[in-house]
Amino acid sequence: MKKKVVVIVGQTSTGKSALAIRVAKKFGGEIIIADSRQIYKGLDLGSGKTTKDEMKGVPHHLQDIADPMRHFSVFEYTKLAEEKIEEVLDRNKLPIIVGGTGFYVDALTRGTVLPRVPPNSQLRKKLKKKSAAELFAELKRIDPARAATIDAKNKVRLVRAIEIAGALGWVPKLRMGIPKFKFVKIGLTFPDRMLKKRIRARLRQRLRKGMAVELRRLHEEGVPWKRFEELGFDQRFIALYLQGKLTEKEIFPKLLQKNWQYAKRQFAWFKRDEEIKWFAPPQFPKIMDYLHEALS
RNA sequence: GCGUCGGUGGCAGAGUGGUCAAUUGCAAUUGGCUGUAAACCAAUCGCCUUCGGGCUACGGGGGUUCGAAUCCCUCCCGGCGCA
Repeated sequence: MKKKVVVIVGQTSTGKSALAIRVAKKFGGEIIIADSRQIYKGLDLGSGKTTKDEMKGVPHHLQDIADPMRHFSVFEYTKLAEEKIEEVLDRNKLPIIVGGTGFYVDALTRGTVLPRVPPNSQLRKKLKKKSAAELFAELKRIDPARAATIDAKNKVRLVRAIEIAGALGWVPKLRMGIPKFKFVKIGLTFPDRMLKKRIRARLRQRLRKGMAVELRRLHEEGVPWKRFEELGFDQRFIALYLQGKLTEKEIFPKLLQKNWQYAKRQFAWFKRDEEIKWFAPPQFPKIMDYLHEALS
């Protein structure tokens, strides 16, 4: 029988981390982060990381594992996460995957087999200059099968497809492998009104705690402003503020808007996964009952 | 008060007699997603519709014209200059 792994997903500000810690306490678990920003060192308030204090002694894995200057990828993530799951299971503990990055969660829990082709920055730079139509034509030439299903207007995807095709000769069909574990997925969400309120409160708190100070320090340590644009919407707009391109008055509404847009995109992603058992609003006792049942 | 520039869809901002329900960007809504995923892409975005079309709209009112967001008059509002 496959070992069970709990997965907690949901939008930003729904209380995933806090829930995970309580679940870990109750079932003897360890937490494995599934968040494309929290993997970066130094991006604490910026990515809404759980603090050492809040962790209450529960081990958290895959947090702070990458330098903010380098690009992390899903491929690396799935590899590391699987290793961690095994490790935790070996310790006879319950692995709890927690995060809001749907792509990471899916890649991990659906056993997606991703082609092993690392990014080729030189090639990307070259391809970036071409138009979507040109890129599409090029892909069609090297791999008509992939061209048939790809979004012909999405340059990012086209570049990656060409990159893979260039290395392997073609783009392997995405295979949904058989997951190695039995994932028990739960999703946290709130009605729009409530979620907006929570996002606002959380954002306020993060700003008050010094999200901008944190980013200024990161910049002083050598992270160029340009890189902030890639590190996420909060960091992008705060960087603009730190450079004087956005006033203090403009920043909050802008961040609020971006966070809300993000929350919606997150839900759009997660709701397609029929394995997720949703809790809206998330009520601790109900979730615990559900987990007791699912894990026994 | 005189002069001058301007008032366009949620916002910014094009258009300056017909092809304009009105370019574009943002926002909003929905959908997608094969190693950047907090990224990236797409559709919709005045009202009604039997999807043919119909109706109301570019500050208010009036006029010119076959036809006006676009020209003229007048009123209201804002910026700037002079008093």
